[in-house]
Amino acid sequence: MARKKVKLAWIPNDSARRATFRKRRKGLMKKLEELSILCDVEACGIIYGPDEPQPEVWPSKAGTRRVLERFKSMPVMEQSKKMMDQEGFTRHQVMKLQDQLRKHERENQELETAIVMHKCLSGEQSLEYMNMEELTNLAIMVEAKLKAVHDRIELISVQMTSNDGAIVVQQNNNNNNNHQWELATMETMQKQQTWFTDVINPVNDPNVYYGGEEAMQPYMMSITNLNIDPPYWV
Amino acid sequence: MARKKVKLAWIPNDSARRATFRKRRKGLMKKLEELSILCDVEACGIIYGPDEPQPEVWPSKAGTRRVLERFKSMPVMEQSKKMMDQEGFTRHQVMKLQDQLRKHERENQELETAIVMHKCLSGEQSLEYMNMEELTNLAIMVEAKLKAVHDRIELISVQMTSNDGAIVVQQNNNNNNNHQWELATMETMQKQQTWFTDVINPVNDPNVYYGGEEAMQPYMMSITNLNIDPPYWV
DNA sequence: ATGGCTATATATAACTG
DNA sequence: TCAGTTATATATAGCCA
Repeated sequence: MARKKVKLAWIPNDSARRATFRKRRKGLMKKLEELSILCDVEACGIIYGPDEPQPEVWPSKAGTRRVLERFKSMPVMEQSKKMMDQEGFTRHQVMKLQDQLRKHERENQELETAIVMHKCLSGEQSLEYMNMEELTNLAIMVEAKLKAVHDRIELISVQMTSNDGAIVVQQNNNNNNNHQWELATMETMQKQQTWFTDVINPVNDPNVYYGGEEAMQPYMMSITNLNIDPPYWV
Repeated sequence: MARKKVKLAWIPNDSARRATFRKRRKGLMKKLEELSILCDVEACGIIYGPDEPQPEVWPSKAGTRRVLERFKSMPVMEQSKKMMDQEGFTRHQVMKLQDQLRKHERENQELETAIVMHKCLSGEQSLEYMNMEELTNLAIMVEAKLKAVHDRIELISVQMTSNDGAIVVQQNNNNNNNHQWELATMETMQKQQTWFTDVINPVNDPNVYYGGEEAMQPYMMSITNLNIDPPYWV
């Protein structure tokens, strides 16, 4: 936008286009950063360069446009009684599709968070560069998993009122942290019922207090594996 | 950037910040569109507004990070025979989740394309500003629908070998366009079997050649409604 | 809050080395 | 191809209705 007003159209000249691309992408990213700083909003921009593997999957630009122009030229339906007219039908379809899409998007977010969680667990990913939203989602998922652990523990505690000496679960109440981990030794753990197909992990986090009346080996349940298929357990 | 040089920092004033946000987001999106048109690159920008349901659901930034640092500090499992160790398990889980995610992403793309298609049909959306990938996807979907139409027609043609004079489908062979539309009059159409619950649309596109031996009213099948629930038909 | 308006700050097209 | 320069086109901050 200088020296000449460029018309908004593909730049045929190859080097000119690449030059423009570099300049404008830089400017765009700068503005994006400014916006996020000025208004403190979460934002991201994704711009695939022409070099990156572009899905050149299909016909010519002209052919594609032609097929679609025809599509566009379709007129709206004529009305007909006892039947939904095309416009109403289309609206209905769009809403249905959008519902499905929203549902999938929710599910995808959960999947992505779960992937991150597992990667964090295996040490494959660091938390350093995650943004606020990702961290929040991850935290929510962790909280949910923790709650599931608690609920499971609760159930077990109730079921084990007739203690035969092999009980492995004890509530830890002497800490105001809401998320105390429930503990058990590996040995006794392995004698337990199948509700304990949940993974039991050793932990060495000094921030976690391992309460209990007897000297127990510090094992804790993994919060990652509550809803997954057997037979994966340790 | 006008009237005064603003320093690059968070804008404390509430309404000023929101105004700036609206203006700049709009400008950013415009530039993004320009870039994708000028250079024909795939690009997208994501900007969460401050108003949009930002999951402020949870504690402070610090608190969130703390929970997650703990998570990060979890050590890798010790090995155990007969059981998958945690790292292997985690890798397995990650792969499973990523498979699900990829599947969902494919499905989402199809859904999005279908939405665009329906919106184009109802005139709610123009093709003008769709980028190459969207157009390509849409074209692929249109082609698939057309093929489905053709297959259906083929079947019907075969089934109607004993022509009673009411046949409504004729192959149009005198045009080298691969996607000739099959034609029928509204009157005869309505007498047809239920394979024709597909929508029949009037069309006025001069580029489409309506062949046929008799003077038929130019109706054509909609390519949008082959896979959808009855009783939507015209 | 929203939609102009105008003066300026920025971005950038064309050019140069 | 790239970096720097310059003249213009755009974006937008502060105001007003």
